[in-house]
Amino acid sequence: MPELCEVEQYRVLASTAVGRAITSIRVPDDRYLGRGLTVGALRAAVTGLTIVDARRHGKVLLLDSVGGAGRHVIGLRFGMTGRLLVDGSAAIDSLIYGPTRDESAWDRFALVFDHGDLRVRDARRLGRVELDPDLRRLGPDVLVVDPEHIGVAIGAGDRAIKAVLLDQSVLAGVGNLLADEILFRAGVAPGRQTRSLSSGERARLAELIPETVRDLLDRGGSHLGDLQPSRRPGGACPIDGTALRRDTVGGRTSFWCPAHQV
DNA sequence: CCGGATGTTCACCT
DNA sequence: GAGGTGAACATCCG
Repeated sequence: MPELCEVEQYRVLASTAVGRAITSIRVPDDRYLGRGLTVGALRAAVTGLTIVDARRHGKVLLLDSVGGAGRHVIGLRFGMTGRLLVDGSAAIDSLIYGPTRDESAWDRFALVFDHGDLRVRDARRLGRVELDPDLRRLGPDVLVVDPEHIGVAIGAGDRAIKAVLLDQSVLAGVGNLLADEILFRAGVAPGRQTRSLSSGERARLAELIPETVRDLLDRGGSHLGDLQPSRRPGGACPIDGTALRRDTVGGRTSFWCPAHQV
Protein backbone atom coordinates (compact mmCIF):
# COMPACT_ATOMS: atom_id res chain seq x y z
CA MET A 1 0.00 0.00 0.00
CA PRO A 2 1.95 2.81 1.35
CA GLU A 3 3.61 5.52 -0.62
CA LEU A 4 3.13 9.14 0.32
CA CYS A 5 -0.55 9.15 -0.74
CA GLU A 6 -1.46 6.27 1.52
CA VAL A 7 0.55 7.51 4.49
CA GLU A 8 -1.16 10.88 4.13
CA GLN A 9 -4.49 9.10 4.46
CA TYR A 10 -3.12 7.29 7.49
CA ARG A 11 -2.10 10.67 8.94
CA VAL A 12 -5.65 11.97 8.60
CA LEU A 13 -6.97 8.84 10.24
CA ALA A 14 -4.36 9.05 13.00
CA SER A 15 -5.43 12.62 13.75
CA THR A 16 -8.61 11.13 15.20
CA ALA A 17 -6.39 9.73 17.96
CA VAL A 18 -5.01 13.15 18.88
CA GLY A 19 -5.93 14.04 22.45
CA ARG A 20 -6.04 10.44 23.61
CA ALA A 21 -3.74 9.02 26.27
CA ILE A 22 -1.79 5.83 25.69
CA THR A 23 -2.87 3.27 28.29
CA SER A 24 -0.69 0.44 27.06
CA ILE A 25 0.98 -0.89 23.95
CA ARG A 26 0.79 -4.24 22.20
CA VAL A 27 3.80 -5.68 20.37
CA PRO A 28 3.22 -9.36 19.68
CA ASP A 29 6.51 -9.72 17.81
CA ASP A 30 9.42 -7.50 18.82
CA ARG A 31 11.00 -7.93 15.39
CA TYR A 32 8.56 -5.25 14.34
CA LEU A 33 10.48 -2.69 16.40
CA GLY A 34 13.23 -0.66 14.82
CA ARG A 35 16.89 -1.36 15.39
CA GLY A 36 17.88 -1.26 19.04
CA LEU A 37 14.37 -0.73 20.34
CA THR A 38 12.87 -3.14 22.87
CA VAL A 39 9.29 -3.61 23.95
CA GLY A 40 10.23 -2.62 27.48
CA ALA A 41 11.93 0.58 26.44
CA LEU A 42 9.07 1.59 24.17
CA ARG A 43 6.45 0.77 26.80
CA ALA A 44 8.29 2.73 29.47
CA ALA A 45 8.69 5.71 27.17
CA VAL A 46 5.16 6.09 25.84
CA THR A 47 2.75 4.65 28.41
CA GLY A 48 0.81 7.53 29.91
CA LEU A 49 1.66 9.98 27.15
CA THR A 50 -1.04 11.79 25.22
CA ILE A 51 -0.89 12.04 21.45
CA VAL A 52 -0.85 15.72 20.57
CA ASP A 53 -0.21 15.68 16.82
CA ALA A 54 -0.08 13.36 13.82
CA ARG A 55 2.45 14.39 11.18
CA ARG A 56 3.97 12.85 8.09
CA HIS A 57 7.39 13.13 6.49
CA GLY A 58 7.61 11.25 3.23
CA LYS A 59 6.38 7.74 3.97
CA VAL A 60 6.87 8.00 7.74
CA LEU A 61 3.97 8.73 10.07
CA LEU A 62 4.94 10.65 13.20
CA LEU A 63 2.87 10.71 16.38
CA ASP A 64 3.94 13.46 18.78
CA SER A 65 3.23 12.38 22.32
CA VAL A 66 3.66 14.30 25.56
CA GLY A 67 3.09 13.71 29.25
CA GLY A 68 4.68 13.64 32.65
CA ALA A 69 7.16 11.03 31.45
CA GLY A 70 8.45 13.39 28.80
CA ARG A 71 7.97 13.98 25.14
CA HIS A 72 8.45 11.43 22.40
CA VAL A 73 7.81 10.92 18.72
CA ILE A 74 6.45 7.53 17.71
CA GLY A 75 7.51 6.84 14.13
CA LEU A 76 5.62 4.35 11.98
CA ARG A 77 6.96 2.97 8.70
CA PHE A 78 4.57 0.77 6.78
CA GLY A 79 6.78 -1.19 4.41
CA MET A 80 4.91 -2.66 1.46
CA THR A 81 1.76 -3.97 3.11
CA GLY A 82 1.28 -2.03 6.33
CA ARG A 83 -2.08 -0.44 7.04
CA LEU A 84 -3.30 1.77 9.84
CA LEU A 85 -6.48 1.16 11.81
CA VAL A 86 -7.97 3.40 14.46
CA ASP A 87 -10.78 1.95 16.56
CA GLY A 88 -10.89 -1.00 14.21
CA SER A 89 -11.48 0.83 10.97
CA ALA A 90 -8.98 1.43 8.21
CA ALA A 91 -8.51 4.54 6.13
CA ILE A 92 -8.82 2.52 2.96
CA ASP A 93 -9.72 -0.83 1.38
CA SER A 94 -10.42 -2.79 4.51
CA LEU A 95 -11.72 -5.68 2.45
CA ILE A 96 -8.96 -6.16 -0.08
CA TYR A 97 -8.43 -9.75 0.97
CA GLY A 98 -12.09 -10.61 1.34
CA PRO A 99 -14.10 -11.37 4.42
CA THR A 100 -13.00 -14.98 4.89
CA ARG A 101 -9.61 -14.29 6.36
CA ASP A 102 -8.87 -13.13 9.88
CA GLU A 103 -6.62 -10.19 9.22
CA SER A 104 -6.16 -9.50 12.92
CA ALA A 105 -3.42 -12.12 12.78
CA TRP A 106 -1.41 -9.44 10.98
CA ASP A 107 -1.67 -6.89 13.78
CA ARG A 108 1.96 -6.07 14.60
CA PHE A 109 1.65 -3.06 16.87
CA ALA A 110 -1.00 -1.20 18.81
CA LEU A 111 -1.34 1.85 20.98
CA VAL A 112 -4.22 1.15 23.34
CA PHE A 113 -6.31 4.05 24.65
CA ASP A 114 -8.99 4.20 27.32
CA HIS A 115 -11.43 3.92 24.47
CA GLY A 116 -10.26 2.37 21.21
CA ASP A 117 -6.82 1.82 19.80
CA LEU A 118 -4.45 2.61 16.93
CA ARG A 119 -3.12 -0.46 15.16
CA VAL A 120 -0.65 -1.32 12.42
CA ARG A 121 -1.75 -4.34 10.39
CA ASP A 122 1.00 -5.66 8.15
CA ALA A 123 0.97 -9.08 6.49
CA ARG A 124 4.57 -9.02 5.33
CA ARG A 125 6.03 -7.37 8.43
CA LEU A 126 8.24 -5.07 6.42
CA GLY A 127 7.07 -2.05 8.39
CA ARG A 128 8.72 -0.80 11.58
CA VAL A 129 7.92 1.10 14.76
CA GLU A 130 10.55 3.57 15.91
CA LEU A 131 10.95 5.79 18.96
CA ASP A 132 12.15 9.31 18.19
CA PRO A 133 13.11 8.30 14.65
CA ASP A 134 16.17 9.81 13.03
CA LEU A 135 14.88 11.57 9.94
CA ARG A 136 18.19 13.10 8.95
CA ARG A 137 18.59 10.64 6.13
CA LEU A 138 15.38 11.82 4.50
CA GLY A 139 15.26 14.65 2.03
CA PRO A 140 12.48 17.23 2.20
CA ASP A 141 8.93 16.00 1.84
CA VAL A 142 7.98 16.14 -1.82
CA LEU A 143 4.81 18.14 -1.03
CA VAL A 144 6.62 20.72 1.07
CA VAL A 145 9.37 21.99 -1.20
CA ASP A 146 8.79 24.15 -4.25
CA PRO A 147 9.50 23.09 -7.84
CA GLU A 148 12.66 25.19 -8.04
CA HIS A 149 14.15 23.21 -5.19
CA ILE A 150 13.01 19.96 -6.75
CA GLY A 151 14.73 20.86 -10.02
CA VAL A 152 17.96 21.43 -8.14
CA ALA A 153 17.54 18.36 -5.93
CA ILE A 154 17.20 16.09 -8.94
CA GLY A 155 20.72 17.03 -9.86
CA ALA A 156 22.59 16.52 -13.10
CA GLY A 157 24.60 13.37 -12.76
CA ASP A 158 24.75 9.95 -14.33
CA ARG A 159 22.08 8.33 -12.19
CA ALA A 160 18.81 7.29 -13.76
CA ILE A 161 16.02 9.76 -13.08
CA LYS A 162 13.87 6.98 -11.66
CA ALA A 163 16.57 5.97 -9.18
CA VAL A 164 16.71 9.59 -8.05
CA LEU A 165 12.92 9.82 -7.67
CA LEU A 166 12.98 6.72 -5.46
CA ASP A 167 15.90 8.00 -3.38
CA GLN A 168 14.31 9.14 -0.12
CA SER A 169 17.39 11.15 0.80
CA VAL A 170 16.78 13.37 -2.23
CA LEU A 171 13.01 13.78 -1.91
CA ALA A 172 10.89 11.91 0.62
CA GLY A 173 7.64 10.26 -0.34
CA VAL A 174 7.80 8.98 -3.92
CA GLY A 175 7.54 5.20 -4.32
CA ASN A 176 7.57 2.86 -7.27
CA LEU A 177 4.05 3.47 -8.55
CA LEU A 178 4.22 7.24 -8.17
CA ALA A 179 7.59 7.32 -9.91
CA ASP A 180 6.28 5.43 -12.94
CA GLU A 181 3.22 7.69 -13.10
CA ILE A 182 5.31 10.87 -12.84
CA LEU A 183 7.66 9.77 -15.62
CA PHE A 184 4.73 8.66 -17.76
CA ARG A 185 3.13 12.09 -17.46
CA ALA A 186 6.43 13.86 -18.01
CA GLY A 187 7.22 11.85 -21.13
CA VAL A 188 10.62 10.94 -19.72
CA ALA A 189 12.09 7.42 -19.88
CA PRO A 190 12.96 6.01 -16.45
CA GLY A 191 16.57 5.26 -17.38
CA ARG A 192 17.43 8.78 -18.53
CA GLN A 193 20.49 10.14 -16.77
CA THR A 194 19.62 13.31 -14.93
CA ARG A 195 22.44 15.17 -16.66
CA SER A 196 20.77 14.49 -20.00
CA LEU A 197 17.58 16.35 -19.06
CA SER A 198 17.07 19.59 -20.92
CA SER A 199 16.22 22.63 -18.82
CA GLY A 200 12.67 22.41 -20.15
CA GLU A 201 12.35 18.74 -19.22
CA ARG A 202 13.81 19.41 -15.81
CA ALA A 203 11.43 22.28 -15.12
CA ARG A 204 8.43 20.31 -16.33
CA LEU A 205 9.43 17.33 -14.22
CA ALA A 206 9.90 19.53 -11.18
CA GLU A 207 6.33 20.82 -11.61
CA LEU A 208 4.87 17.41 -12.36
CA ILE A 209 6.35 15.63 -9.36
CA PRO A 210 4.29 17.34 -6.65
CA GLU A 211 1.38 17.87 -9.05
CA THR A 212 1.12 14.15 -9.75
CA VAL A 213 1.42 13.27 -6.09
CA ARG A 214 -1.38 15.71 -5.23
CA ASP A 215 -3.52 14.40 -8.06
CA LEU A 216 -3.25 10.78 -6.95
CA LEU A 217 -3.78 11.89 -3.36
CA ASP A 218 -7.04 13.50 -4.49
CA ARG A 219 -8.01 10.36 -6.39
CA GLY A 220 -7.42 8.32 -3.28
CA GLY A 221 -4.22 6.36 -3.77
CA SER A 222 -0.91 5.79 -5.48
CA HIS A 223 -2.48 2.95 -7.45
CA LEU A 224 -5.03 5.23 -9.15
CA GLY A 225 -2.74 6.75 -11.76
CA ASP A 226 -3.44 6.92 -15.50
CA LEU A 227 -0.71 4.37 -16.18
CA GLN A 228 -1.66 1.96 -13.44
CA PRO A 229 -4.28 -0.17 -15.25
CA SER A 230 -1.74 -0.89 -17.99
CA ARG A 231 1.09 -1.50 -15.58
CA ARG A 232 1.18 -5.25 -16.14
CA PRO A 233 2.74 -7.67 -18.63
CA GLY A 234 1.24 -7.06 -22.05
CA GLY A 235 -0.07 -3.64 -21.06
CA ALA A 236 -0.52 -0.92 -23.71
CA CYS A 237 0.17 2.78 -23.29
CA PRO A 238 -3.08 4.62 -22.46
CA ILE A 239 -1.92 7.55 -24.59
CA ASP A 240 -0.81 5.95 -27.83
CA GLY A 241 -1.46 2.22 -27.48
CA THR A 242 2.20 1.29 -27.77
CA ALA A 243 3.22 -1.90 -25.99
CA LEU A 244 4.72 -0.86 -22.66
CA ARG A 245 8.22 -1.88 -21.77
CA ARG A 246 9.00 -3.55 -18.50
CA ASP A 247 12.52 -2.94 -17.23
CA THR A 248 14.30 -2.88 -13.91
CA VAL A 249 15.44 0.66 -13.18
CA GLY A 250 16.68 1.86 -9.85
CA GLY A 251 16.27 -1.69 -8.65
CA ARG A 252 12.52 -1.71 -9.17
CA THR A 253 10.17 -2.98 -11.84
CA SER A 254 9.37 -0.12 -14.17
CA PHE A 255 6.68 0.09 -16.83
CA TRP A 256 7.05 2.79 -19.46
CA CYS A 257 6.06 3.72 -23.00
CA PRO A 258 8.95 3.70 -25.45
CA ALA A 259 6.97 5.86 -27.87
CA HIS A 260 6.30 8.98 -25.85
CA GLN A 261 8.70 8.57 -22.92
CA VAL A 262 12.01 9.49 -24.41
C1' DC B 1 5.42 -24.73 -7.57
C1' DC B 2 7.13 -20.21 -9.07
C1' DG B 3 7.52 -15.36 -9.63
C1' DG B 4 6.33 -10.98 -8.18
C1' DA B 5 4.62 -7.38 -4.91
C1' DT B 6 3.18 0.27 -3.26
C1' DG B 7 9.97 -0.64 1.02
C1' DT B 8 14.41 -0.48 3.29
C1' DT B 9 18.92 -2.11 4.48
C1' DC B 10 23.16 -4.39 3.90
C1' DA B 11 26.98 -6.98 1.83
C1' DC B 12 29.52 -7.11 -2.18
C1' DC B 13 31.08 -5.62 -6.68
C1' DT B 14 32.78 -2.39 -10.28
C1' DG C 1 33.25 7.58 -2.81
C1' DA C 2 29.46 6.64 -6.04
C1' DG C 3 26.37 3.68 -7.92
C1' DG C 4 24.55 -0.85 -9.22
C1' DT C 5 23.10 -5.67 -7.98
C1' DG C 6 21.16 -9.14 -5.34
C1' DA C 7 19.70 -10.94 -1.11
C1' DA C 8 17.13 -10.61 2.94
C1' DC C 9 13.13 -9.57 5.54
C1' DA C 10 7.86 -12.54 5.51
C1' DT C 11 3.63 -13.47 3.40
C1' DC C 12 0.17 -13.54 0.12
C1' DC C 13 -1.59 -13.83 -4.59
C1' DG C 14 -2.18 -15.14 -9.43
